[in-house]
Amino acid sequence: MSHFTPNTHRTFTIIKMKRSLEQIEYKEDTEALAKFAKALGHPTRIAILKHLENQSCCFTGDLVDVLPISQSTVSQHLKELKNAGLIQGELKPPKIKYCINQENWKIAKTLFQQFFD
Amino acid sequence: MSHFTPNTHRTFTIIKMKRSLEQIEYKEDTEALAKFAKALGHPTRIAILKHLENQSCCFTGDLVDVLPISQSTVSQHLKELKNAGLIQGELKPPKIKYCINQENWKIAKTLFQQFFD
DNA sequence: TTTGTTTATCGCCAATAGACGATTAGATTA
DNA sequence: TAATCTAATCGTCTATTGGCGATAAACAAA
Repeated sequence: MSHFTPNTHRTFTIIKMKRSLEQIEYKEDTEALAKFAKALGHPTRIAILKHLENQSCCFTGDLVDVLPISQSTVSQHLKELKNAGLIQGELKPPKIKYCINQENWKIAKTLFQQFFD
Repeated sequence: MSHFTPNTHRTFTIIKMKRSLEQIEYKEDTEALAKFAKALGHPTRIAILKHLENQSCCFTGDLVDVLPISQSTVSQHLKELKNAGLIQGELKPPKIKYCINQENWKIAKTLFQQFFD
């Protein structure tokens, strides 16, 4: 798969984290919540998502302008958010428009709500 | 400070993450949310907090019995949750009773709620 | 075809995270 | 005092994270 094919319609799947030689297993909801939380566990990624919430969508370049880090680092954070299923990319050559993945956003929201009662 | 003095009345403070040689700065709420999320970003820690929510409180040993990992690893995860301000320990010699830190729990809950709209 | 624009990937590095067994250290009890 | 119980810390190891500059790749336009 080319790096220029940003999984526009990728669906969210739970891939258990590697933690030890013998896999340690937890309930699916626990894994899912931890995965979302991990993706949110960096200020840059929070900032990206807040920006996407405001603008509804934006290009990578916009984020690079706003954030105090390099283009390659922004790209890495976008990749992590994409892998976690929280955002999705839409090809608008030569740019890529990133948006919140509403479907998974709802799932994450629900998981956090349930978790905090 | 002894390892047996588990910061029973420790209050939650934001300590910015080290990320680069030149510090990268974000808004305080962004940092705080990322810090909470990072603490939640591991299934073991989610499991611990869920257990504490059910039992309201419990001893380290109870968690060691329930979780598929060693005592030392459990202790490390407890330390991280304590540093993030999500739990607190109460001395019940020779045991330590851990509970949710309700004050900071509310703060975290609010931050996540606001974040998800 | 070549050039320009945009963004992902690569390679590198330092720091952090996560696991474990072994040890240490409070506190209680014998 | 000595033995016991509990839980934190230490030391070690491997894997992951997060940063950067440089490069490569996709596409548009000249």
